[in-house]
Amino acid sequence: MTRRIPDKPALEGLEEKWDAHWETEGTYRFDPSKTREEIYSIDTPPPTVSGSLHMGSVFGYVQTDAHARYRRMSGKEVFYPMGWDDNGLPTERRVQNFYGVRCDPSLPYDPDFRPPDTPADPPISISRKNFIELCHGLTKEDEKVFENLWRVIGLSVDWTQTYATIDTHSQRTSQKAFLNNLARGEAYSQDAPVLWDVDFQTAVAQAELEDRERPGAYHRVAFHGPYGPVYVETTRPELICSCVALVAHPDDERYQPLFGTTVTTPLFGVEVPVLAHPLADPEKGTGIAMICTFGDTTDVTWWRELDLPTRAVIQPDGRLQEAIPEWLTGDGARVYSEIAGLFPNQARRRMAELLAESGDLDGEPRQITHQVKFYEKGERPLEIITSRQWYIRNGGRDEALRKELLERGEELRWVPDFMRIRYRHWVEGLTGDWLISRQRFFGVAIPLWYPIGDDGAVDYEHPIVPGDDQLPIDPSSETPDGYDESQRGEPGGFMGDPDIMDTWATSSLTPQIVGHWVDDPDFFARVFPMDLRPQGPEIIRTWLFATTLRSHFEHGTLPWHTATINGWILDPDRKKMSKSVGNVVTPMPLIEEYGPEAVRYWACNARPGVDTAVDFGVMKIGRRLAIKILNASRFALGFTEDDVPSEAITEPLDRSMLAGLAGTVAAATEAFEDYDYARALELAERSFWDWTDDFVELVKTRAYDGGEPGRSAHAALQLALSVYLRLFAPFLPFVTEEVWSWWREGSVHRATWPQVGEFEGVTGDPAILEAVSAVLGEVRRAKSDAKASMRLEVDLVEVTADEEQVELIQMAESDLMAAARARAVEYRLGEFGVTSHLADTADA
RNA sequence: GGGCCGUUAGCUCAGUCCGGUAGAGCGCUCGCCUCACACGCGAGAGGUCGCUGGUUCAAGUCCAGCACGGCCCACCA
Repeated sequence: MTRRIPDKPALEGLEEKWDAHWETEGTYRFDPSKTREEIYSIDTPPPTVSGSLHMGSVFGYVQTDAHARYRRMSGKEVFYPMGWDDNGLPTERRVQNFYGVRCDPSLPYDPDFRPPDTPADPPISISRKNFIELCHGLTKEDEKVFENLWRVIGLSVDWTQTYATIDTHSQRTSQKAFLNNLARGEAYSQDAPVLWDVDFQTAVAQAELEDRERPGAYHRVAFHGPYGPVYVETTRPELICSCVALVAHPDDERYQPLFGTTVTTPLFGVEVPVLAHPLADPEKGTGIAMICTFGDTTDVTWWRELDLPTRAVIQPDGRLQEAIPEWLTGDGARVYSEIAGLFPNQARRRMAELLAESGDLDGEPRQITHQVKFYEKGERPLEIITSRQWYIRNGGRDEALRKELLERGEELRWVPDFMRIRYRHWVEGLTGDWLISRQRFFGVAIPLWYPIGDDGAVDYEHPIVPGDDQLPIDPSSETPDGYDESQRGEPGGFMGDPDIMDTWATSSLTPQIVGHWVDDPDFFARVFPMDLRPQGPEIIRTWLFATTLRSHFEHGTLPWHTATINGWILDPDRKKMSKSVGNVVTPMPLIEEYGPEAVRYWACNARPGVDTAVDFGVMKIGRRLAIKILNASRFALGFTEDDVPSEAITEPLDRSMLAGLAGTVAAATEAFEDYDYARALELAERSFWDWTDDFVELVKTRAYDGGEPGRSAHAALQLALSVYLRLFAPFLPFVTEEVWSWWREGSVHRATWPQVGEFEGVTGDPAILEAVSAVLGEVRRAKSDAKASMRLEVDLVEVTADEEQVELIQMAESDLMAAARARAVEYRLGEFGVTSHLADTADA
């Protein structure tokens, strides 16, 4: 095709132009008719759309996109869908804050409800259905913002293959997988103590915990024993009313006489046994601890292993129950009335006063800071309450399964490799099964009903299971087969499970969701097990582990062959970015200032898995590279209207350059195969700058002069440019596509990745260019030292070199003389050195 | 308490797998409007490779220990 080269090529506007073009051309459209061997499938992380956009979002996705583009150019049909994680608590919270509303499931649906323009204060209570409608509406808006960012930044996803973790297809997949887990005994429900967030009023899973440092105080409290007071140091005196036993280490000589006896609790006078358990730490506090139901997870362990009674007072809302507990009588009941209905921190202060008054508090409470468990999205410490919840087995209570899952972790290819250790430690440290039920609203419902006996008791052990063709279902509004809606909640009738599933219970199925496991087995077989799971390091314990678990149960395989784990993004001062610190850098302003290619360059410049600071300097370099590509391309393509055949490449210098470039192609390809996009970029970049600085300067005169030697240069420039554009295409998709369009049909992103074979018959000795460049460099130095223009003529260049070097330089002598503006070159044998006799300058 | 990653020029980072004369870019200094590019080109200065030992003819690179930073995990009496 005839070349069309703009006079003043520029980067501005390229992203809009090419995004629109790729969309209409279907450049990244997935062809599902290809076979599994021809397909490269990527299990893209669905971003949390209700979260904010930040540089971390861009960072990992761009790195993955570069790899996807490499695979596509390498001949693979790339399956690269995009999803949105809109399901779950982050969306609920955003909707609550955005509109000023709260969900009250007891309210009826109001079909005419419209949210206020500004957040209502105090919040308006609305029905569950109204609330969910708002969630759907707002996530749609958020998804548009994300899609726009991904398009501007040039992700080569197939926009016809999008999904949302709350959409009907995802719900169906999630419910089907859960029911399969249930049928195989991998999912079960039980009534047991769970970690509970009192603000969100939901159970939370081990993977969602985080420890935070909080101030506390040791209260040294006297229990009354047969041989006098027994002192216990506790940070939670408000739970003395829940005390069921004291416990010390079996080998602790101080407490040996007490084992088997009973003591009475201070103020409440409840008689509790003194027991021995190896988990009790003689070094902590006084070495003897009170067991309450429940103050912490150790209490749960003791309670279970020592078979203790349950005396719980903490309610789901976090307060101590109003009613006097049945095990408290007389004075105990009167004391309890002092703390009934309070929050734990209020009750704690009151108890300290009461204990001090009664003389049971020894000394003043001693202030400490200690680690307290929080829900990672929560604001108040977790409590432990007993409730019925659904679990999926994960090896936390089953050594055989744990071993299988550890083996899956070893089987997986990790990039970088050390990330596998995080998985291993997580699986080794699991202490219980995965709690998947949540007492929330915006999520995938647990697809079960329960029969209610004639006595009104709910039979949780024999859930009513929907048929596959009914999925997805909402058991709170749909009726199971064989029942009538009027029987809901009635004796002899049924009830729907009111809970939803943990968001990870759905997003752990992204391979099954995008692969259409539930509705298109043929499609699924073409993409699964998938090739690549790219993700962040912080969700190895959640998303990566849970996806591995579900695939292990459902398919008996790993869900993917390789997992690439990107690094953390730090702010420009190398601090972790966080909203509370206020140092979050958002991508859009940077993209507008430096251009998308610059931001992509920054992301791809970071090594796989390495924590990386936002660096405007690196972005500037990326922008400079993109501009250089435009200008160098204009030069390389400016000599002829049409392509010059490769046979014209006869000059030794041209063949030398191409030999070096062939080496770069081989090395860059190897780096990409190793998932080291950053190395591939570095190789291409270093080669390209050398090319423009030395080779282009050396052949410039010959290229302008024309003739056979000129045609050799034209053909060599053209071939090299074609290779460079393709080497850079994964990183700088817009500028490479722009230049490609000047002289090539079709998209560079569907062009073939450069092959070493393309250089067959046009390569020479790579040492020629190196030798000539070395001499040219010395002449430039001489001119610089003389503070002269590079245009200054040189009367004579005296080159001292060994015989072999001299021969190499002579192969491109005329190019060297033209580039150096030398009238003559002389050679002598010896240690390499160059003496340049500069022409007299006019004023010197 | 356990673990993982990092510590190389003023800054941001390569180089460590496979030991052999310290690299890039930015910034800085000095030049150059050279017909692809002044959003450019050329040149230069700048580092006892966190610390202490060890192995070796030779250590930024291998081994041991330590310090500092970041992250993950751990039963919060």
